[in-house]
Amino acid sequence: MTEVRTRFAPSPTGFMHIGNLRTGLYAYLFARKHNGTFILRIEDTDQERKVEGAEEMVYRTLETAGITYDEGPDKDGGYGPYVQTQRMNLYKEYAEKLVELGGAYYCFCDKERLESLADENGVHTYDKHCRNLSKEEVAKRLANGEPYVIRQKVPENTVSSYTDMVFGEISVDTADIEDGVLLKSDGLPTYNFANVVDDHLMAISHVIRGTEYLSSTPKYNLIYDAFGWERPKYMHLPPIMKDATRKLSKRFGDANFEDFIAKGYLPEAVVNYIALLGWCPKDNREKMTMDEMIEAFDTDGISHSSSIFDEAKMRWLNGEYLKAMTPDEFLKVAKPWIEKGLNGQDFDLAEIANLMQTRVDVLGDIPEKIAFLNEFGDYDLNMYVHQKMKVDLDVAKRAVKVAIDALEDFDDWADEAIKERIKLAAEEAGMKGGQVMFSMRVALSGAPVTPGGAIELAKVLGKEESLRRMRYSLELLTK
RNA sequence: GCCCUCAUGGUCAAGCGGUCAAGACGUCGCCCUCUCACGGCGGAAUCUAGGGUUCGAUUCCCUAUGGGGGUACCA
Repeated sequence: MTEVRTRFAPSPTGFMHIGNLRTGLYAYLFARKHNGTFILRIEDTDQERKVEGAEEMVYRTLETAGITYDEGPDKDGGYGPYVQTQRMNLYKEYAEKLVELGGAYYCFCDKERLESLADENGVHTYDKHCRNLSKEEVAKRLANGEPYVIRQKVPENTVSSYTDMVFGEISVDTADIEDGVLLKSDGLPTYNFANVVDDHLMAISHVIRGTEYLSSTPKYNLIYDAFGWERPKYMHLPPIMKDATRKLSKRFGDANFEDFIAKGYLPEAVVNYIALLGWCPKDNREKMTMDEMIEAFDTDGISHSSSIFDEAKMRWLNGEYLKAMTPDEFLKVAKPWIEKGLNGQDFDLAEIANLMQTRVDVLGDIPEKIAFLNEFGDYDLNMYVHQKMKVDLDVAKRAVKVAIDALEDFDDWADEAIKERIKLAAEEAGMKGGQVMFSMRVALSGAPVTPGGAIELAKVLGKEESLRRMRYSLELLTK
């Protein structure tokens, strides 16, 4: 059995959206699952679309996503170089070799002639004009320094087929395959050619990529055949869409991995979620670690149809990760966000983290949830009116007074103790505990909704600040 | 135009000839409850259409429709 070698070959032309990342993830999972080798190759031949810094972003993204490669630009495994622009001299040599082998030919047609081939739909198909030039003529024109390209010599009257690991048998009549350009007039390869040569030279056993290549793969296979090389196995992946008709787009920065991390998503949750977009493990599990995914990964579970990216579900999954953490772990990841929300105020971070853990799906939600901690002032008294709690302005005024009186000389500032104290005071005042606590909560926060109740807020705010706020609120209620 | 391909609730999806058509997200309702959340319980919601094949089609075949991809000296 030959060694499994897969590769992820992004081109540094922009952001890494989760569709790109997922392709890399699947190639990674497949390699790991089969104790194979996972390779990173940078396909930067399109210098015009190249984006500054995009290559570094690829490394960064893979690193934070926890996708580690065994061979790559900075990890030589003997099959380098791993950056396509550093391999440029190779392709011409192989293209010429292919001409000798009869799988390609020189073409001297100029742009004007090619343009004239367009049909009524504006689609132009090369008419194989130079396919049968004599060796002598080719040599002569080459010697004359005429510009040329090298084209693939696609066999005629046959069908090229292969079996895709997810889509099954794919067959294309060679009549539908153009004699495409392999080597451009500037001596550089087209993607079609570079890809085949690189995959072969890097001994890639399984080519894992998007379905945009599904129907052109027979064409690539013909090149392998012409060289006498062994064809790799193929696994094509359906696209991830932003809605029913549009794919995720790099250009518009859709669903960009790093953006999600910046918004407070956990990398492992994002990776987990995207693994599920287009793949379903046998047992239908949803929350999985990377190791569990490697273990469970199977081509059988890969979907044939495209799927729409749904951030709502990713939020939920992220929340599951957050809730599964220990308080310490959560505090560690939440700390910067809590500090951001506190805006310099000095409160107990662990207490706040405690309140936040079950209340946010994404860490970025924290600052707004705790904004009341540093924004306290005039507020709308109507928020005291609550029918179900049987609280109105009058009740609220009494309740806040009760709470103040109960806590003024109270020093055992712990959750349970404060609660008992308030309940007792409420009873003595002939009120329900809920009435007092509801009013107290509003008096403490000046907010209609808060993460946690009166007791929890009092605990976080501390005695002094709690009393200050309640006194202020009582004044408002008394006006 | 031609070629390849896909089609189960709003979304992700299980299903691979006989099921009351799983599960999850979201949504709605109830319980819990000092607001919000967490948690628990429950509801609504899906096989694109038409032909076949078959005792029986969501499942197999054909066609249509719709979506995606390809058809470049882009990847």
